[in-house]
Amino acid sequence: MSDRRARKPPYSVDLILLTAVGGQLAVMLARSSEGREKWMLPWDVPRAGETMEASALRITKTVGVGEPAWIEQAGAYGDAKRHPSDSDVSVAYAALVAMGTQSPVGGVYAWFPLADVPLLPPRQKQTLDGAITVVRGRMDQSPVAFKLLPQMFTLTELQQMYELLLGKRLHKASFRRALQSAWLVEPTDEWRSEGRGRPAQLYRYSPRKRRPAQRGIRLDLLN
Amino acid sequence: MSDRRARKPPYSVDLILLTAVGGQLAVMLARSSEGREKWMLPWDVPRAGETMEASALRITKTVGVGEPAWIEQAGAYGDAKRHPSDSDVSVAYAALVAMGTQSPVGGVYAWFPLADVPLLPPRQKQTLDGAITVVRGRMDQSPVAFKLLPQMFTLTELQQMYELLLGKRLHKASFRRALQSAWLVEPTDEWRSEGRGRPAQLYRYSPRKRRPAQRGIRLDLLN
DNA sequence: GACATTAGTCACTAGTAGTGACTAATTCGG
DNA sequence: CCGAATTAGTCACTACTAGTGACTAATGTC
Repeated sequence: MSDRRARKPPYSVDLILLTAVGGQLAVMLARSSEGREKWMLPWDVPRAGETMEASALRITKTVGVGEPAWIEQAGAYGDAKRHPSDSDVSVAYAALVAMGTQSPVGGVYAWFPLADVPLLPPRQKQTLDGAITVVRGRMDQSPVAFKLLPQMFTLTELQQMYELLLGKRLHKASFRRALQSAWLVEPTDEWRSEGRGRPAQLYRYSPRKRRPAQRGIRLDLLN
Repeated sequence: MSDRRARKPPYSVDLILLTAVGGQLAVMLARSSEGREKWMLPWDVPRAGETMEASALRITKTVGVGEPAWIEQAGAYGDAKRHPSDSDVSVAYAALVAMGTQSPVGGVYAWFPLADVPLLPPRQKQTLDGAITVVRGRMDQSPVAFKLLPQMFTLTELQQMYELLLGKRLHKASFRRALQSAWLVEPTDEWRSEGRGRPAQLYRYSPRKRRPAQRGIRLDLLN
């Protein structure tokens, strides 16, 4: 958001930076320099010779969370009325960082659970909703859930992350069976005791090359 | 592609118009006014006050195929070097029309089976590949296959369309069982005799509201 | 040491997909 | 006219996969 007073930029890049906070998806917002309690998605205009994704990554650095664990373009928006930049089109990038990541630039950037997101500039509200949809839709093809977790995690934490993203409860035994046949995780020899109850073994994400399984024709879930 | 000599436009809209021709996916290309045998994706720059999707739909009209059966944004591209327009960013729209649709503007526009696509401007090649991926990926969530078929079709035709999009053979009985439990088609009382063999009943796409089925956790197909 | 709590596994059941073979309705060649 | 070839449509059996509740294991709490 460096040269907001410069002449009309060719396009802008909006960053939808997501993490998990207290069992909720949360998005990083930036305090607007205009109104005191106005917030917006972090954004900027590209620098000369910079690719769009490079711009998005640069914004994550500005925000102070470093390299995101996952990033993907999440659409271009040009129809809604007002965007903080004066550009005709904004390219959205959705990015994920592990839960627990804090922005060092505390007064300016803050996580907002999705339920508590304040009013955003019109185009950005649409952009945010679209990015959430993209991330949720990528779950089947991309290890999205793992990118929201720290490097080592318990299977219960992983299951809760899936439940959060899917918006429904999963059965423990079914979840673990599916996980096992997908060869996605590998146990470590560390355990974590979370107060009461039996300690849980820690796992790490470690996908193995496998048969190109994919059986079934998923005509359901269409409709 | 109207004002290609005007001053630098804010962005351009590329259209990836797809159909099925002879058991192959095919894309509509436009003959370049420069070199004789140079082809490119149909594109244009937006008019004042026009939304991006409206621009894309206007391009389909220019091409002469009318309203597409399906259209969806398929990414924004800005990093590759040359695009016919001078814009910094191109927004891609993937659109489908029923097989058999011909463009009345014959000398300028033509279908190219994906295997025979000629060399395109660098950014457009990338755009095309991305759009194909988007369409294939939407199959589970959107009735993509139906949009490539005429309003009435035989179940064998529908199965062949799925086989084309999935790139693999399907078993007849399994396919029909899946189709039945998805409540997506409805039989008409018409039949079509295709030369030899028993005539096939014609069906139409007619999705019914259903239980939010979606069982299973698809952790496979990740990897 | 009994109990609550959480992790991890098992075995049974129900449902879904893969498969080949079967019947049905037509054209084609004699 | 009749039988073979061809394509549509269905069935029944098998194999696998997911849903489920109950079980064992290991810890903290009283």
